[in-house]
This record gives sequence, C-alpha cells and structure tokens, in this order.
Amino acid sequence: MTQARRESGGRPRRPTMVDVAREAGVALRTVSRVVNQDPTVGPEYVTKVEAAIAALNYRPDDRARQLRTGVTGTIGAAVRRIAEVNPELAAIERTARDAGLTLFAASTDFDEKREHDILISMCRQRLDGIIVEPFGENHAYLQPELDAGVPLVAMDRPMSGISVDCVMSDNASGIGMAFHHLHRHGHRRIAYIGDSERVYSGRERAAAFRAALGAHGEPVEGLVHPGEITPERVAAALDTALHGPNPATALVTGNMDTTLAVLRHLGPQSASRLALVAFDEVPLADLLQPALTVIAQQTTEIGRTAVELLRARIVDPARPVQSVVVPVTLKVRGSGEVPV
Amino acid sequence: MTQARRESGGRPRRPTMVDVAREAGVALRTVSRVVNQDPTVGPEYVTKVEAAIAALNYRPDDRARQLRTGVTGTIGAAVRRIAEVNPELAAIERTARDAGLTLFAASTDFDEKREHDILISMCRQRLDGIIVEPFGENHAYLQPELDAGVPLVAMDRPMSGISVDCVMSDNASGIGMAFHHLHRHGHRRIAYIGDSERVYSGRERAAAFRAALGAHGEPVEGLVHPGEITPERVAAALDTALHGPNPATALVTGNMDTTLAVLRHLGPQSASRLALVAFDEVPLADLLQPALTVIAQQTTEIGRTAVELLRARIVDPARPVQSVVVPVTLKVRGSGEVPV
DNA sequence: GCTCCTCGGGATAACGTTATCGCGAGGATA
DNA sequence: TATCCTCGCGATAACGTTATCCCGAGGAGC
Repeated sequence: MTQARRESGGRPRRPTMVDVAREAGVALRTVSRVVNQDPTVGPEYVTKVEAAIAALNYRPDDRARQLRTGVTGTIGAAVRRIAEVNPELAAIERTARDAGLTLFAASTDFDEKREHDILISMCRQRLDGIIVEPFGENHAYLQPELDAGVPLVAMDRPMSGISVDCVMSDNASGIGMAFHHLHRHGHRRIAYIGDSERVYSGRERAAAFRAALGAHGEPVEGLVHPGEITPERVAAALDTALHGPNPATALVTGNMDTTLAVLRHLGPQSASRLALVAFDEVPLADLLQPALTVIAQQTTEIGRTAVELLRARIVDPARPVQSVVVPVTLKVRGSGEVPV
Repeated sequence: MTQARRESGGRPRRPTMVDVAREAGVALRTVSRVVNQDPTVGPEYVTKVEAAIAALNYRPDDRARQLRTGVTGTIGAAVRRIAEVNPELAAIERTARDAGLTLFAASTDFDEKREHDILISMCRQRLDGIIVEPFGENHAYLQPELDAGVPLVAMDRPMSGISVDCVMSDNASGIGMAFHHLHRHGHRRIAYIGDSERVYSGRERAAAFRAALGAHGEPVEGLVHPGEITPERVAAALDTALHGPNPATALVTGNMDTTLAVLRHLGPQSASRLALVAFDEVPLADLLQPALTVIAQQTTEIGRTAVELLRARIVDPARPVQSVVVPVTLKVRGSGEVPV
C-alpha cells in the first residue's frame, strides 16, 4: 500500500486529509484535530486516525495550512552570499530555529537587481518577515511592502529611502580602536585601505579613519585609500602608502576582501615588516604568519539581534523603528604589534 | 492610498485579486489572466487591471498559486552548513537560478535529528525536489516520500537504505593521486590522517590509501589513521606517524578539517619540513607557507550535476537511478613538493 | 422526568489563486 | 439575412487545509 496512485500518467498524487478521513471513517475535521493535537479528540478516534495516517503515509501540506492560517512560520534572509563564511547568517539560522521559525536564505550575490528580485519574491511568498543585508542603493520600492505590514530588518548596513529596524557594528569605534592600537605601538604614519565610499560601511570607516588622524594631529594626505576592491586598486594604494615620500609604517584594512588583497600583494616575506590591523575577522587568521590582529565584529550577536528585532516587529507592527549598534572588539594576534 | 486596511486591530490585510477585480471593474479571472500575461486579454483591460494593481499595491500570493498549480518552482538543499565555504551549494544556487528555480537551503548542522526534521519539513512544503548532502546513517524513513514521487538527489555521499540519484567525487582516485605525487617525489613512508570510517567518504578514502600503500609494496602499520576529527585525536595520530620507530616523511590528510587540525598542531615552523598533500581545498590555501598542495574536488561541477540530476528526476520520476562520479584534480602549490 | 449545560464530533465555509466551462458579440461565409 | 466560428471575457469549481458554526448525546440539577 506504499505506492501512491498516479493521476493519468502524471506524478503520483499524495493522499490528503480527505483520504485519511475516508480511511479512518471519521470526518475531515477530526483528522485535522488529530494532526494538530487538539486535546478534545477522544482517544479511540486518535488511534483510528493515526492508523490511517500511517497506512496512507499521509503528510500534511504546509502550503495549504499556510494559506489558511495566514502565517508561514518562515522568515527570509537575503544576504550577499549564503555559501561563504557568514557567522551572522549562522547565528540567524540558529536563533530562528530556537524560536521555532524556519529560515529561508538566498544570495543577493552583489547584484542590485537580484536583491530586488529576491526581496519581492519573499514578499510574494508572504514570509512572516525578512532580514536583509542591504546591497543596493535605493530601497524605496519596498515602501508599499512596509505599508502592507511586511516586517523587515536591515543587518550590517542601514537601508536608504525607507525607515526600518537595523542592527550593525560600531564601525567608527572599531576604526578608532585599530588606529589607537597602532599609535600606541609607536606608529605615526598609519595608512588606511578600504572599500569604496559608495558603500555605507566604506563611507563610515573612511570617515572614522580621517577623524582619527585629525584627532592625533597627523596629516591625512596619501594615507586614506578607499575604493573598489580589486587587486590592482589595492596594490596601487599600497604602493602609494608604503613607497611615497613619507612612507607609512602601519596599515589598517577596512574589510576582509581588502585584507586578503593586501596579504596576497605583500607576499609572505614582507608581510611581517608592516604592522597591520584588519577590520573584520579573516578565516584562518591564526594560521598566517604573523597571525592577524583584527577588529572583530560580534557576528553572533548581530545575527541574534536581527532575529529578535524581526520577531518584535512581527508581534507589534506598530512599534517604533529601532537601530542597534553592536560594539566591536580588538583581537591581538601579532600583525598589529610589529614595531616601527 | 498606500495604507492597507487592517482587520480588527491585527496586521494589515494585503489586497487580493478580488480587490483588484473590483477596483478595475472586471472579473476575477481577467485579473489572473493579466497577472499571468495571458495574450488573450484586450489591451484596454490590461491597462485597467494594471492601473488597479498599481493603485492597490497588489502582490500575488505565491502560496495560493502553488496550492492551485501544484508546483512551487522551488527546490530544497539540505547541506551540512550553509554559512560556511561551500562551493557546491554556491553552484547549486547558481544553476537553480539559471533554470528559473528558487533555492531553499538549510543546515543539517552535523545532527541526524535535524537532518530528519529538515527533510520531512521540505516534504511537507511540497518542494519540487530535494538535494541532500547526507549525514545520517539510515535514510530508510524517506522511502514513503520516494514512493510518493518526491524527487531526491544525494550529493557528496550516497544514502543508505534507499536508492536515489547521487553525485560524488572520485575519492579513490584522489587519494591515489595524492599518494603517487608524494611517492614520485621520493617519499616512501607516507602517512594518512582522515575522517572516521563511520563516515562513507572516510571509509572510502582510508581504504584507497591502504590500497595505494599495498600497491607500492609499502607496509601499512602505523601509517593509516582514520578517526574523529578532534584536535587531540589528530595530534595523537600525527605524533604516532612522525615520531614512531620508522617516521613518516610525508602526509596525506583526508579532508579539510583534518588538514586544518594538522596545520594548527604542526605550527608555522615545522609545517615546512613535512611534505603534505591535502584532500579538499582549504580557504586561503595560497596564503599559507608553504602554500598547500591539494586534491581539489570539482565542486562547481558537483553542484551543477546535482541540480541537473534533480531536474531530470522531476521531469521523469520513473527514470533509472543514476550515479555520477566526478574526477578530482591535483593542485601543486608547494607543500606536496617538500623533498625527503 | 424534564430542562439545561457541556462535551465531542461533523458539515460547511473560508484562505487566494488557477482551470474549466460557457456565453455573448462580432466577422466570415453561403 | 441566417448560420457558423472564433475570440474574449465572466461565472464557478477546484487545490488542501483550518475555523466557524451546529448538533446530538450524556450527565447534573430541580
């Protein structure tokens, strides 16, 4: 009786509640009650229905249940890459699971159109809420969705054009800590290479670095290099900073990809002659020589907070929009303590 | 007109096709035709309906559509970790997208119960198909789902207890290539440390290594160390292999986590005195000193093939079960060419 | 012994979409 | 001018579930 019947040459049709009810000799509604563990069902009915369920290999259809109840028990996460190291996403999945929510994750893949498509698709699926690591520059197209009550939380960066809950790292403090750490180790010519100022975090970190230079009375020229993260651009910035008239003795990198580009360009031999503090953790940072001193984001806390903000928004769509800033920490491992 | 009406203090209700039809003064079915771009609709109706859609910010409900049509346009992927480096998953997402399919990915998290829950949940959601990187030891509980016509493909490892399509790397050849590469560089005492033989790939790779030793007339004792991947176990295996009466001069590691444990235990200084070929790519392998020589899996090809097998299974549920073995390649970078 | 209440189960109407069918208008043909 | 298509839209029934009623049986109270 395991073979499901096929309908006219197509795929086999799964048994429904109606089939189970017929098999058990009870009403449709009673099967629903048993499936949902309604305590008002008599034990002999429970037995009969469960036997029928087992005999038919009945499996409830979540789509129908969701359509009827209105909730999906699922939240969406639109992040830049799901299949890369992404501790925030891991924390989101864990927190969601603990809250009894299913997570639906998709990669925006550094593509504005793809981000748009994914978010709209999530809206059409009527997910209970959406967490997005924004990439695009204008999210005003989501305003109708917000008006319609779609719970939305931004992670890592705020969204532009709309007002939504947001959780992100304390970029300015992190850059300040990196600068201060190198300054305390005697460095005076400290350079910064980071992401383009077109990107929010790139903008914020470059600004913080300029402010740190100013606060310590250091000149700015030739030391701050935001821009696209290509090997060529990073190499050029590095050459300007290190081989100019007044060469830098220390470097702060603004994000992981910049850090990797710098390490690859420096090569093994010269990497140990430059003091380096990197913003953001790098996989295997402890296996490099010297091991990498980093400003680490509290990624788990960020992911957890994103889910909590979303859950609060789901419960109360009218609550005031909230922004959470999570502190960063300095992890001393060697590369940041290279003397002048 | 952007504010959606609320129903008795709850969440705002999104407009439906009925609302659009009323607003446009046409029949429900006509709205459906416009939304689905049915060419048999007169242009003046299209205009009216599209105006109503824009005015109400109507967004179709995919759940209802899926319930009605039977297909979801979504495939599921149950992998061990979504938020870690996982090129197979990246390839799956890309291939699925190119085929017009949405990907729903979830982490089994090295937990047999969690794997079970995820797979059953995917069945209840009536996804069009499922790709699984199996972890558990017995998947016979999926037989009813297979009988019901759920398309299922295994990736990286076969499934036990049921017969499903499968795509995986040529483990045996890879281990053979690693051994042969070291042998050709003059090494005669070559050790192997890898995953437990409880795991399919661990079993297959350890067996292949024993076979390689035998084929070259080398003794086996003290050289083959499968087991749990804990720092302590790997360290003990390493000590046995390197400091025994007849110490090994070269090492093959059976997977990424073992490789990392070995590198961490050896430390920077001694890593360059042991010839090492690692099975599976390691992130930043090129930045290590010496850079890591690896047996690389064709991860993109594996992910792509998994989706193709699944699509073929969806189209023809009755087609014979197929197993695809993808070759591996040797990537020479330095660590495998350390002389005796 | 009759009424009232409670308790457990059944019929039926949603949820929002698509598929099937039918029907009226208009043009082509005889 | 009558008939037959064809074309384009509308009414209505599903899809598989849950929620809202209602009803019948049984026990308690007078």
